[in-house]
Amino acid sequence: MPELPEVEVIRRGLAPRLLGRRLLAVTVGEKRLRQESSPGEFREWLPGRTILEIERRGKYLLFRLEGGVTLLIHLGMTGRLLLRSGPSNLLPHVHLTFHLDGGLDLVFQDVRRFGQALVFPPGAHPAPLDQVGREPFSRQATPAWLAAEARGRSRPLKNFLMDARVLAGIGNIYASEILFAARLHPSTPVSRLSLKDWSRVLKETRRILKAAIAKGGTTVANYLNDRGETGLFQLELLVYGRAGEPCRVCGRPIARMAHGGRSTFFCPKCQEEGVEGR
DNA sequence: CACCCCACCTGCGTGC
DNA sequence: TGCACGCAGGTGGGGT
Repeated sequence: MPELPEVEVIRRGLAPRLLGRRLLAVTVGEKRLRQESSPGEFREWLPGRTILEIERRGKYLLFRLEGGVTLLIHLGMTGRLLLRSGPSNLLPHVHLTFHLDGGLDLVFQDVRRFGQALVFPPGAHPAPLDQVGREPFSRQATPAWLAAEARGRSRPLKNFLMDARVLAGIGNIYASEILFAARLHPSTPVSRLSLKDWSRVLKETRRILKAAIAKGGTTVANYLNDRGETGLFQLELLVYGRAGEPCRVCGRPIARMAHGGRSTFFCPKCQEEGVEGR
């Protein structure tokens, strides 16, 4: 469910309340996540350690603990990290509960279990991060680099934008929104984009992700932040989920098509194929 | 390699 | 009401 903005909102929500707290114990649910350390590994490496830092890489959250231990969390499609001060044993689909000092519980809830929770002992390198590309807000993400990555590639722009190994953090909702803002057709083969096009893609990516973070993320179905609140950016979506509704710019109906089995929403007029955006 | 498809899960809305 | 089907903020393994 969560893309970069939602994960970042959760990180910012958790950090002030978790930094400096000590992990006391971990409760592990019966059903396993797609990628999950064993109960033994959680119990060996987590209890007694203080949370020093919470970082984000793409859609991953990294909890840096005392003694060089790292807890890596990915929320998949329906994962939530809820910070609760009362008993949380009545919540459904809870897979991990991290008990902290001060009576706080950090609860990992995930209906579909596509999420990940992996512990890395001191010195162990979190391998999943090797698959994560550049951060959209980093200086390493430039129009020239995007153009170089796209050189000789034929895949549709939408698929390229969503490829976390290139640019990290963009998922199905924001990919449609970014391409609408950049006035580029989602099916355009990436090798056809000019440097100017890539500049616009990057600019709109940053603008939209930033706006979404400021609005607390997008809630279309499941997403809740660490306090159990929805986001507000769904009110600002211009194309996602709006098939058949009028384009906010030109009034034509928003279209929907599939890329790699995922729905793409776009305006056939504003994002006309072969037409350079402005 | 580059690219595509599908599996991995559960729940919900729709249409018959 | 009941059931089948399609679809849902992601990732990665396997096939072409």
